[in-house]
Amino acid sequence: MALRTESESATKRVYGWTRSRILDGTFAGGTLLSEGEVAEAVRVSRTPVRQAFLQLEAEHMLELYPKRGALVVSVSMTELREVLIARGVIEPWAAAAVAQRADRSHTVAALRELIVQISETRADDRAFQEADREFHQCLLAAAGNGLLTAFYSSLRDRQLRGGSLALQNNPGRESEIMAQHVMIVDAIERGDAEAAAAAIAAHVDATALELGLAPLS
Amino acid sequence: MALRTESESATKRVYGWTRSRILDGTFAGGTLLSEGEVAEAVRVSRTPVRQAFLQLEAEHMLELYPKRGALVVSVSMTELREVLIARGVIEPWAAAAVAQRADRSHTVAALRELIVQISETRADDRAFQEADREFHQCLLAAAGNGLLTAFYSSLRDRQLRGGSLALQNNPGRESEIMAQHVMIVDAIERGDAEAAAAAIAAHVDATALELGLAPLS
DNA sequence: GGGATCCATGTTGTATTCATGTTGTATTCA
DNA sequence: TGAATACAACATGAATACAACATGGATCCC
Repeated sequence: MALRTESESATKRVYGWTRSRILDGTFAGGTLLSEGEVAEAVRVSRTPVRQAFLQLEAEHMLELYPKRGALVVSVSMTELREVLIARGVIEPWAAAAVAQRADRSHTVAALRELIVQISETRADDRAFQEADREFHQCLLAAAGNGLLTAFYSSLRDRQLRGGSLALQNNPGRESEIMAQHVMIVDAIERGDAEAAAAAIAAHVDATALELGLAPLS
Repeated sequence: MALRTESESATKRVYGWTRSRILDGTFAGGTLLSEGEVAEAVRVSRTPVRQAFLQLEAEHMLELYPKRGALVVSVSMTELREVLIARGVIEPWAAAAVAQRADRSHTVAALRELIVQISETRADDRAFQEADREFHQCLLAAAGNGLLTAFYSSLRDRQLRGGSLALQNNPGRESEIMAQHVMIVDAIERGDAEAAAAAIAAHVDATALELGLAPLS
């Protein structure tokens, strides 16, 4: 097997392959995967597959049962609620932090650009969610705390997995989101930390409502 | 669902062995480990070692350099500051959340018990930090969000690694911490969410100061 | 003497092999 | 007919083998 795969390691390839399939729902929660099965699909031996599985277990996407297989963990409504609560804790802080930065103009410009991009994806639900996530991720990154940014990213991963079940098609929702995003950015731009925090908290609350969750607090 | 096997797998053994040595400073930041080296020390083959290393990389305790080795990541002062900032975001929320729970009396009792336990470890710095951590972890757990609780635990891991360098011996510090803990629990007990949040925020600020960090906000 | 080169050594990345445990099924016996 | 058991198929866990690559130092050439 002297095929020259100079791009990525087999482990990373399997990791990405499996992870994307879990995130996009191809491997739904409750699916039982086996190493050999995935190894054959990706055309590698079981060794890198096992390594990828262990990483995915560390990210709570898989649960490994000895001699049994790897279970794709399903995100319960309870856990989805925890995601939204955690977002409700972190995002208002991030918005307030950015609003108090003297050099926030660049961030504001980037966020406005992302709002435009989001509006261009109205048609595709999937792309819309992706763009929305990028907006929030940009805000977190601007707040300047790598640990919280990384944690936020994992929260959105969970929301992505758990949200697909609960998502109902609400035609007016996109406009509402856009308006809320504008409010958030406006508050940040004028340096009103409290208003920015309140606006994004309301935004998260609305998302929770949209997902069919009970009010967060 | 599935029964846990009594004997630990070699992978978990290596994971725990390496992790504890990173946390207690035996493997200081900047140390370059090799799989074979650890494999020989724990008397297993390289396979479980590699798997353990991958998990530790996912937790940002190691950085794996292809064909080179595994570097024990050192926690910089910048990162230590991020830890304290993140704590300052999460802990006030947790205190406020617990203060608003109707069934908080059990938690209050547990926290008061932990305060007593902390006072009994004044002599041993190491045990003191452990006990302090348990106090805060208990508070987080009582807030009822597993995701934030797990994230908090990872924050304390980082603080443990980064804090040992910066820790200066301040004889009055223990009493100060105790008093702050009491203030937090008192506020929670009487259901004063705002006071509880403020008290724990001040507590975290004081910790940051103690670690030689610039004021958090 | 200085710089480029070659190779010895060490390390990881992956495959393969062996060992062990679990589950479902078929068979046998009461 | 029903239940207990033997067994085959399949899964993971770990060890070993081997290939690819990076590094450091000795060596060679100028």
